[in-house]
Amino acid sequence: MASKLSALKANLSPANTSPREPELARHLDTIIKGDCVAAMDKLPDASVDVIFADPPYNLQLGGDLHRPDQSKVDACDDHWDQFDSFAAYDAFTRAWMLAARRVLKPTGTIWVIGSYHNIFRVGATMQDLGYWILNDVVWRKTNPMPNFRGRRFQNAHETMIWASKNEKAKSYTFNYEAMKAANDDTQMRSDWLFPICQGGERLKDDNGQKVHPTQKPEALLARIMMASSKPGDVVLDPFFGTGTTGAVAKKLGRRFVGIEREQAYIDAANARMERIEPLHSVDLRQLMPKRAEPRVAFLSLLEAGLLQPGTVLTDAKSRHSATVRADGTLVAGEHEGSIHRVGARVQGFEACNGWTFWHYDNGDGHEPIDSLRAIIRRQIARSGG
Amino acid sequence: MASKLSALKANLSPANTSPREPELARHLDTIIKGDCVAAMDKLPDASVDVIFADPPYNLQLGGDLHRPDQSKVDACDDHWDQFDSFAAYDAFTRAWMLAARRVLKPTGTIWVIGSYHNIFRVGATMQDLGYWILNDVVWRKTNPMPNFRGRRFQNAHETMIWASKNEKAKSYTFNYEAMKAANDDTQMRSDWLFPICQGGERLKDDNGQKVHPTQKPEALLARIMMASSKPGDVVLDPFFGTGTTGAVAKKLGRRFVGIEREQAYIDAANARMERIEPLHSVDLRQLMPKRAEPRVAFLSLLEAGLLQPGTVLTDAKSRHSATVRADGTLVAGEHEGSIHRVGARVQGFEACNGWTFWHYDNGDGHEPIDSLRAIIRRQIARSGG
DNA sequence: TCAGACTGTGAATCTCGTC
DNA sequence: TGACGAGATTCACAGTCTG
Repeated sequence: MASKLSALKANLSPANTSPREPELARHLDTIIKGDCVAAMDKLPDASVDVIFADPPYNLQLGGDLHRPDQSKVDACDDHWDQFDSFAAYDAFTRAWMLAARRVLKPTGTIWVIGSYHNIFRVGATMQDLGYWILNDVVWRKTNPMPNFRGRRFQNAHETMIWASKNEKAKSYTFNYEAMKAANDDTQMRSDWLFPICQGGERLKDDNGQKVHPTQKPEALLARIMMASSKPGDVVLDPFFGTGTTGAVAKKLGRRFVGIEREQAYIDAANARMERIEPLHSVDLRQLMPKRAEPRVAFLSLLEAGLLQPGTVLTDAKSRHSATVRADGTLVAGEHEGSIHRVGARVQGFEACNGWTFWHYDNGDGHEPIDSLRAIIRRQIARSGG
Repeated sequence: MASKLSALKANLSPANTSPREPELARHLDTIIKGDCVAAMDKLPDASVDVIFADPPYNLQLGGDLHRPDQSKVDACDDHWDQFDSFAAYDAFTRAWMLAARRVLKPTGTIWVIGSYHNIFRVGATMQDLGYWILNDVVWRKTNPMPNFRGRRFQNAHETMIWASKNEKAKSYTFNYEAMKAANDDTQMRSDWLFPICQGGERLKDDNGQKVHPTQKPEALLARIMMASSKPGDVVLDPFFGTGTTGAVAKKLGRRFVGIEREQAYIDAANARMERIEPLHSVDLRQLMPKRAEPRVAFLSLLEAGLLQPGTVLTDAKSRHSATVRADGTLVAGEHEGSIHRVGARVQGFEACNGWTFWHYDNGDGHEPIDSLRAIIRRQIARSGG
């Protein structure tokens, strides 16, 4: 954590004379007004941790959706007319997705939300550009609008695509343990249930009209950020609208960069974010993933006197046993090596977590040697890492 | 209804000498062996009422995957699921979708099921070809396979696209009232909950191995047919597999045309359908899965604003306390984790029900957080579990 | 006979740092 | 960049075995 914070400070310090970082710092926690592709082109390569994008579905909404040559296809065949507008939407999608991919860190991920009108085109374009889909996540609405004509199913969900920068980018941020702990100790699923944005959270103008047609609920953004970012991370939203992403980022101790074309939305978003109170940093501390905990050598247990050479370890059901040697290896019959290797070999497996497999006799029964590792780790924590 | 039935009879009568109908009649309630495009080319224009298609998903799997207990996951690595590139998959999709569109009646609709690996490409291709998407429907699995490495959300759903032949085709079959009646007199939503196919329904060979890697549950097909077809309608399945579509069609008084390349699947499907007894009447409500009390994420309480990060929870007698963090975990001294885990640790127990153990201050005294869970559950009940 | 323990399994794009 | 090895990782059911 300390190193992360200092790295962040270095990143944002005006004393840092690298040409890239100040460029990002200048835009942190602000809204860039303008076209999202042009705005993203101002940001450095690999500079943001998470992108959340809620692109327009409606072809009429975007001035950038017009085909460059304005050519007219045979209007008597609606099929080709349709294809033409799909092609324009695809070009638009491709353009902003390319710009977004450049500014995304290798450890970063992107979220894109859409409905059946656009999400299939968006997803296909993402795959074409090399994004690697991690999940599609369904936002199930507790209170969707009914289908008035009774000619379809009630459209009760929207789809989000969560993707990393490419297939090789494996070390993206995902707070798996926290999600699981927060979900009754079972894995968080790909279908999430939230109410639509309404009530006090929904921004209204002086006439009581909603300011933005598709304002997303803060709860949705909160789960996204809690799942895929760390405190201090930078979240980019190229279709900022009325700033749900910024509001949640501020509340949850993340930084944001917003991009928006409409001044009315920008004004509403700035006023909204002004009212947000950030949470206390202590409440933002996240569950430490097992993978991030300090490594402990099995030999340390011997050196600390927690185990002695010659001790016999067994598995939980005492079906296998192995003897501890002074060099921190185990031996079991013809098998010898690390706790993991011997654990795997005695079972005939390829792999095994020796820390949880092997047990020792604590005088009152068998206990996994992982509990001895925990003792070492507490010593490390007390001595400040 | 009477006119529909008489029209159907006329259609199927050998006395009807139109060149088209006998061509279809010859294939009714049979499986055509071979490539699906070649087989569909044998069928007349505008001759089928519903198409259900479960095309290859083009999974791109790496090496083997093992469960935490080191057992190997039986992957879907069949040759028919392998494609060289997205372009190859798109060409394949385009070819069968074009053939399917020709044989579909103007009043007909098509259902295509897929996962995030392929569904975006499939949906974009459908739009390009002029299909008009009516809904995307999410099949939420009650019992999906977990994510074994803890690097993604549990992939707990698949997506179906429901589309008519083109934008102008407004008089497609949709049994809105029947769906509504079956769903406690509220509109049927676009997210459906069903278990995966297992138990007695799952076809096994003599060795107890599953016959087909991706057999779909009959309940899913039953809802599709009850929603979008009438008795006597013809349902085409170009990727018939082990014949779930045929089995459900027979059970529900629909006709089917199956297309399948693999003889082993054809044999299994024919034997299966032989065993099916048509139903005399169908009570759709019996097809609505009953769900136990849904699991609620503690995180949902924060997202709903019922609790705030930083809130201090106590046990009933205020002997223990813990602070709520933004990620939905608790922290109490050196203990951190889920409400259950921290509840157990502060008491020195192995296990604890955090929902009843932890209390919050409701302004008028202490109340278990379980009462907040009840609020969330009421929302969940409204959206079908 | 029954309750509980134990085993098996499903469309899966499933690690990461170091040398 | 690839090989190596430490070490992290599962939910809901169905079916079988055991006491």
